[in-house]
Amino acid sequence: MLQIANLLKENHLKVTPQRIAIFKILYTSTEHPSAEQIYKDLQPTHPTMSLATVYKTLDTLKKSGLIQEFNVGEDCFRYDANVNTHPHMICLECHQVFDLHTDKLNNLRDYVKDETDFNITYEKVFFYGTCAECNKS
Amino acid sequence: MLQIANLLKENHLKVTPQRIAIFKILYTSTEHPSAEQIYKDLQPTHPTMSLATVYKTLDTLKKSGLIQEFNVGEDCFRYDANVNTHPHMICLECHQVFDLHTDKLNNLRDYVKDETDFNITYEKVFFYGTCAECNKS
DNA sequence: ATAAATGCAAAACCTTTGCACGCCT
DNA sequence: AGGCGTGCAAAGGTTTTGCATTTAT
Repeated sequence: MLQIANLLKENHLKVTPQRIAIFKILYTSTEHPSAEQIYKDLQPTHPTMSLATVYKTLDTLKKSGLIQEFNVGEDCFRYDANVNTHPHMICLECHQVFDLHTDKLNNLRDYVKDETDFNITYEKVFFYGTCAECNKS
Repeated sequence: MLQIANLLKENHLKVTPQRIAIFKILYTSTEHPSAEQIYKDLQPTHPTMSLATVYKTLDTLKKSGLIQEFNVGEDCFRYDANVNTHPHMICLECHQVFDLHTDKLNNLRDYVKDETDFNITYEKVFFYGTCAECNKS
């Protein structure tokens, strides 16, 4: 909790209960929730928080580089407090999104450096398929 | 034109002027247009076509595997008639989306095969940065 | 002839915006 | 006092849906 407060301060953001709660959800979960999901998750503990605040806070955190936003083909965006470059794996059956912790895809941009005149800043990689749990059935 | 008609027939889709026009836009352009953009592009030649038809047609073509859909972080989806796996490059300044034709990133899933219990079907790769044109200025 | 595609309007949905209020310094 | 964050409601934008009509096979 204190750590999150410090993280916000370091990024020149005001420390509010809402911001701490939203970041904590993203930091402690592995679900890459949407704004709506975050809102629902916080209903029990923060019943007065509005959905607009969730959106505004996500935007603020994103602009400070504390979280990343992406869309895997759904009608909404998902958010991740892990801003290190790492692939996401999307299960086409249960629609869960998983992180892939690997160093096998580091420096991906180096592979294509000679084939483009783009100045690459960062990349996003998504693997689609079926997860272990869904493969069982 | 005839080729597109055959392509539709081969996929058990009815051949309509709207479908041909929409697929042709995607097939001949490199812009990865959104539904709205396709609609506007077709206004001069197909003034009676509705935006709903564009959306329905894109959904049909997508389900038949003739086009692919993706979201690079905007508030809408973009479409591509090139369904081969290939990276997309997004310019953070002019917001254009380019194809990268390379074979350097083939078999990307093989790199991570041993690090996941996912059954990978396909992948999407996005490089973000600045394009050659925007780098000049 | 039949089934499907189109066009229009309305609805649904996610996200943003405007504004008043409250909080903290 | 002042600036910023929050909450509410309304608006904005994209996408989907229902239904009558038209079209393709």
